[in-house]
Amino acid sequence: MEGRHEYKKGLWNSQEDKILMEHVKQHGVGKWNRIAKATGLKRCGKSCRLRWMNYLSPNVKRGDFSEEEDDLIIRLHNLLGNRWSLIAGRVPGRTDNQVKNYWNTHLSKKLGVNKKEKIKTCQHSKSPSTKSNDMALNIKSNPYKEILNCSENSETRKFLQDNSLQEMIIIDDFETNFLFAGNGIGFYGPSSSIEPFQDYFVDPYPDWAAL
DNA sequence: AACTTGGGCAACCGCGTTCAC
DNA sequence: GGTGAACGCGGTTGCCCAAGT
Repeated sequence: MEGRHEYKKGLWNSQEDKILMEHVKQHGVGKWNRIAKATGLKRCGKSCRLRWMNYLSPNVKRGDFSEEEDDLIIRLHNLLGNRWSLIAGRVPGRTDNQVKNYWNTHLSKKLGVNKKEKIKTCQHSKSPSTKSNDMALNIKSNPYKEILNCSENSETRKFLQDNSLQEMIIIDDFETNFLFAGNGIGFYGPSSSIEPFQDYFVDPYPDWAAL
């Protein structure tokens, strides 16, 4: 239990960074709660994970956001709302925290977005049966599992494929195009050319009980 | 020069989900 | 299947620093 320890809070110093980096180098990422015990570092697991993910990881890109990144974030935010991890997953080298901060401090101002405006989020993330009039995506022989999130014109869903849980994003109004993104696969283009995903079809009247 | 204000961003917190036993 | 631990996410806080007064 983390509560039994006296963990340090606040900014990390270079010595702490060095200890954490050395530990990750030797043991890999994960098991964050064991790091304090193993290294003597007075940081809780959550803090270690955050520091690694947002700053120390070699995958993290530092420096200013480019025009291309701006454009990509704006478009993805328009479609996904405040799903920062999903957005960040499509902006190479950027973390969810970076994207979120950048949005809140730069892009929202640039676009004149009122910070208090809440992104409309789906109320049925656990109750698909309440969504009978909505378009639903059925996957042949790959049962739909659950809706994780939806905003006005997009949804994130889980489904089973080859016995493993996959996640996909479905966006139906990306400037008249269709975006489909799942683990390891992705497609963006006119709705009329979705050949790569012929195994997926949209069912406007799903039988939720059977899913 | 001293103080105040506000922007930027790293880090924390709370909570929901997933995992392991 | 139940439970506690671990993980991951989004919202929020608070520190640092530059600009303004």
